[in-house]
Amino acid sequence: MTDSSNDVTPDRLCKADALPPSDQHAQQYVAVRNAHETELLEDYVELIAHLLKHQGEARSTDIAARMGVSQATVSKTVTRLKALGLVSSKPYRSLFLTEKGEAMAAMSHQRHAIVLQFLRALGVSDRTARIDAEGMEHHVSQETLDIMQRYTREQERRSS
Amino acid sequence: MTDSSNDVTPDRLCKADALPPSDQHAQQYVAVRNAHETELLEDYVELIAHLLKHQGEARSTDIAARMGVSQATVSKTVTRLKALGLVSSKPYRSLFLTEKGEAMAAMSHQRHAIVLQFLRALGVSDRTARIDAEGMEHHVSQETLDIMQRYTREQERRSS
DNA sequence: CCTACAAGTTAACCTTGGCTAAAATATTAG
DNA sequence: CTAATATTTTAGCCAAGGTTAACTTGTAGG
Ligand SMILES: [Mn+2]
Ligand SMILES: [Mn+2]
Ligand SMILES: [Mn+2]
Ligand SMILES: [Mn+2]
Repeated sequence: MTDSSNDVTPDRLCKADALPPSDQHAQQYVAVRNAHETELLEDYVELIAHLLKHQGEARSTDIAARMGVSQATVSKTVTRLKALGLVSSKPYRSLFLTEKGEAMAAMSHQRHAIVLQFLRALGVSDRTARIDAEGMEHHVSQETLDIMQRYTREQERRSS
Repeated sequence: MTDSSNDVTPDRLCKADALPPSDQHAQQYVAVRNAHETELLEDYVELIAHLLKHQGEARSTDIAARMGVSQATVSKTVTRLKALGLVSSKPYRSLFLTEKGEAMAAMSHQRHAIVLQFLRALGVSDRTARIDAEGMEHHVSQETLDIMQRYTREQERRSS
């Protein structure tokens, strides 16, 4: 027997804490695990694109310094990027992006920029915004990106 | 020998696109890698706390279903949680949180809730907000959390 | 009390993404 | 041109997190 007449408050208290149904909940974690799979690849191609554009070439040693990892780690990851058709290079030479790599870099960079600018527009300090954006960017859906972009533009309009 | 920190490029053109100095940039990635180390642990203890509170007990099989992984995976991760002093249990029995586990669960849950409510306040749909929050939560600094919370409260005040 | 079935564990395997140390290659100085 | 130095690659190691298959343990029905 369910008494629906006096569970108004309990329902509201519970509602906020309730988890979605099991299968929907599981899909949340699946989405996160999927994001983790491409996260590092995105950061690499984004960085390589930046180095190509601003330094003229993308060297492993620069990537290692920027990413805060050893050169051996870069070498191994680059092997994977090449296997995935995102990067091309000759042994012991600097790196280039394939068409596919450039496309991923462009997407990643744009998304990264939207998140970073949104955080700054919200009032987060530059340093913190950069740190948070570096991680958050890989978990922001298109729907949320659109809303962030609208907010940022609105904010910029107001302060001009 | 290439100077990685060369600033030959004109300031005006570069400014919006410029990366932070190499060591600061590296620290961004270090922060993300650190977050990744605790991410799964946080999700587990948060889920266990929820099950204990709302179901009375936390069974491996429920966790597996909610997380979308196999029971074997849960078993192995729980072994790690126990080794870290976050969870306690007897073989073949259901799970409990240690003091330390409860503390982590409380922090994680609060942070998760702040991010989720913020996304909803921004106008993101419930379904998307839940997915994004599941990943974003682990990469949001205290500074940003505070700002998100303020924004959400302001939004709630307006629409009441 | 036994027996089926549900739940939990273990073993063997895989990929990712880190590391250090050593080897190979490229570049630069003399 | 050669020797020193810088860069890149390779080999061998490790932990995290996932899988399937097989085994162990717990529990509920007849
Ligand atoms: Mn990025
Ligand atoms: Mn990133
Ligand atoms: Mn969470
Ligand atoms: Mn999460």
